[in-house]
Amino acid sequence: MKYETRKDEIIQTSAILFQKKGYSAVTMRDIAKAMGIKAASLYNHINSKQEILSEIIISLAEQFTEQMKIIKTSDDSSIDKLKQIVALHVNITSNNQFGMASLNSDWMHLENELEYYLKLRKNYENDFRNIIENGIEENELIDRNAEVMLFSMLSTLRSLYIWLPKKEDLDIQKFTNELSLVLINGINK
Amino acid sequence: MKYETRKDEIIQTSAILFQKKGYSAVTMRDIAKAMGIKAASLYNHINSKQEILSEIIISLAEQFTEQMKIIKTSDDSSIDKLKQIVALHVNITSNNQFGMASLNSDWMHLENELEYYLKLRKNYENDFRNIIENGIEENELIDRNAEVMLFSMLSTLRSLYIWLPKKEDLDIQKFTNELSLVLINGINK
DNA sequence: ATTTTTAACTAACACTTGTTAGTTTATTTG
DNA sequence: CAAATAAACTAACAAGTGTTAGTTAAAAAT
Repeated sequence: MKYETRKDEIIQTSAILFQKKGYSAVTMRDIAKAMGIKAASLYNHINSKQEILSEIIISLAEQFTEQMKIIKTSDDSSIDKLKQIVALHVNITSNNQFGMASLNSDWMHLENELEYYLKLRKNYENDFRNIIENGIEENELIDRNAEVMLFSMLSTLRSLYIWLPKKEDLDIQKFTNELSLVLINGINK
Repeated sequence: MKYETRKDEIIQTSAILFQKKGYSAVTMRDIAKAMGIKAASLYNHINSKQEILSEIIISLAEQFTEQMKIIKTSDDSSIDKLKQIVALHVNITSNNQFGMASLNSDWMHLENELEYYLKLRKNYENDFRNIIENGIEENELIDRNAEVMLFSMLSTLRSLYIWLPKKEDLDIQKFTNELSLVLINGINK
């Protein structure tokens, strides 16, 4: 069986549609049609359209939070921690291609859980920034604007959902290494 | 006068709203309310909601195309060309904060002009890729996966619209230099 | 074998959507 | 001053929105 529950199937089908047109442009009738049923039948499994969105986004955001906790409390070097963050993004994104699109494009349509999501995101960014700042203090990273470094890395990692699907025959491990090298060492000879 | 024409005011007001909630979630009544008039009055100045979106996106896409043509035909070094691309993105984004959000998030809602937009984007990416590949051939850039380099730089540059507004008191020139350094030389010591 | 549960259905609701038609009022032009 | 234009208005449209109520048929549990 491809899906654990019917609810799960609705959520994953919705993620595919949300990724194409965005949350607001996808109707309950669109979702139902993609599953071969009528819109009203969806409500046997979910309570609202909003619930679908929050199931997609919050579960992903919590995965990032959980893994970041492990990375930041390890005693690896700052560079190793950054490499682990790259791997974290590549892994989650390659396993949740469509959901990551929703997380990046539709988070502002969260209602009840918007504040919670923003808290998770802010904490994640703060942890990321701390790792960079520690790397600078300990002379592992070049002494430049930490904010610009954070912005550059995080922008690239958050865009993975756009690029990963285009590389169907991709060796994830290899890609992670290549990306880490470019992000950390740049492209200059 | 802040706006050249009333149509221009509608477009810029819409861009602000699109950036917050996305094209689909913004109604003509929202736009009208933001301007202090009724929705029907908008149609004295524009032909459709769709026209607003395409005015925002296509004009920006054409600016990028135009400038890229100048950069790619110059005989500067590859690294200099890349720095000029960084400056191009920073400049256009800082002057069109809200429009750039639409370009990045709502391009898929273009109807008549979708194909044209995709053509411009594809050409731009190809030009960008050629500059990187030339830089590798001419030993200016490190001999690594050009696609990963392109992805990394372009992702960061396309995300500028998210980050620039957060730095209100920003020296654009300085920021451009900092960003170029990080993108080209990395963060490793 | 009977009851309960699951998961689909039809029909309809109240509201919102982009847009059009027709009208009014103030400003600009001849 | 008269005529034309610009730009707002009210009212309404047909279609689409998320969701609810009530029903039905098959599968699972007792």
